[in-house]
Amino acid sequence: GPYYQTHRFARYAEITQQLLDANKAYHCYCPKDRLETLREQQMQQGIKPRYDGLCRDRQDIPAGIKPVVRFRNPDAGDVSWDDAVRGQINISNSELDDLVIARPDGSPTYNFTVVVDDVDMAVSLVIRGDDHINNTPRQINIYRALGAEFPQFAHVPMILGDDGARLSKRHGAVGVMQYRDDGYLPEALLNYLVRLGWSHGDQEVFSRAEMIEYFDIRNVNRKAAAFDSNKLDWLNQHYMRTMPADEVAEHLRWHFDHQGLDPQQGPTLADLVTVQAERVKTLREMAEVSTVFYRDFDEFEATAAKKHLRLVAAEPLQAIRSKLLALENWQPQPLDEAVHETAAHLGVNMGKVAQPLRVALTGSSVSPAIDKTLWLVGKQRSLARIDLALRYIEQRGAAE
RNA sequence: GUCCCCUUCGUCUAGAGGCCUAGGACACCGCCCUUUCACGGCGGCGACAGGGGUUCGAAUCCCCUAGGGGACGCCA
Repeated sequence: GPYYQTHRFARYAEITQQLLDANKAYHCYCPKDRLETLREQQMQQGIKPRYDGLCRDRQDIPAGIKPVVRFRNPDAGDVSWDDAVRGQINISNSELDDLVIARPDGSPTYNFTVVVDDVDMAVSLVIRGDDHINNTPRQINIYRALGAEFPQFAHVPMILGDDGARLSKRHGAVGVMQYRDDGYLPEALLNYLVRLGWSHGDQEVFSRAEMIEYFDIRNVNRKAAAFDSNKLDWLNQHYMRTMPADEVAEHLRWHFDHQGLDPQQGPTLADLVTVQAERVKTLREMAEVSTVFYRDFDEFEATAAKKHLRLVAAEPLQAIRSKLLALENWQPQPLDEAVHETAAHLGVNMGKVAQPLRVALTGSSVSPAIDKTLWLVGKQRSLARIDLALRYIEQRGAAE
């Protein structure tokens, strides 16, 4: 593979001819407008619209009309199969009609091609959406006409959107790659999807090996399930936190590239992951909130600066600056001690030191724990940014 | 209109006649931890669609009703 149906037209034509020769299919010359009127009449009479078989045993051949080929569906009896998720399903042939298998130009139709393909390729299990349940008896009749065994069928329920509305490839559903773009790990999406309509007791988190070991199509639920992006977020964060950081970092790298961020201009992505994973829901978000570690920011956030970069903050900032300047080992542990010692030395609580420092380092009042923030910003950049903040405080003081 | 299918907390689900005063997870709310934001811990809110049967006993079996979805193409 991949196999293209458009490349197999000769094969479909061959089978169509075979059915024609065996009188299991026939040419139909009914014009479309006749079929439409027929449908309307039947609807009005309160019966299910279906082709009435006018051309079934037609002897005359109308001139100038290119016919379609219809499959001669059995008139009597039931079609039944043991669906792997639905169980026993029976449908009466009286509900079915003679479906078109080839158009006037010879091109085959869906319900016919899938059967030919699956027979040729010895497909043993067909898993598809339950909107195909009604197609199944028609297809089974074709398998039989072809003298082939039909495969096991499994009709899985549709997936609904967050809003409960149907999700499908034809109604604006997102492609899988959208989830990569949005910052979801493959592990999270897979885990989320496997639990939709299926469960293994109370277990929520599954490794791929566990999915393979435990999953059984026969345990899939029959009810359509709504896609819950909150739960996907939760799983995504779970995997960002529990997978090896360098593995997560590789996925994060894609987002850095995508957002035009240079990973070389700051801490290693693995280090970044270890501190940011528990703070964000997606990799995209992680890249977004981490720009401050890779590139300088333009200005302090107004409310944060107003609250924390005041005159009283000058002394703590100067104190922590000299402490940091002398610090050799730029690691979270000693950094944490440095901040604590500074606060203790000044006789103020942690917040008086940490908050101005946080704003100085990131321009914002929200960031990882102060030791981690210092660690990620790095020594040179930290000192420079503290200087910037001190100058800002000075200017502001002068203005007032 | 006709036929087919579905129905447990807001959402994903456990449940295959007594283990159910219906369990778990996400979300939500509260408290604790933390002078940022998160994470974490503890607790709370919250469902068997309705009605009839069957049974000593029903979320589990049967019937009816209601609601929802799908199909009825010379689309896939």
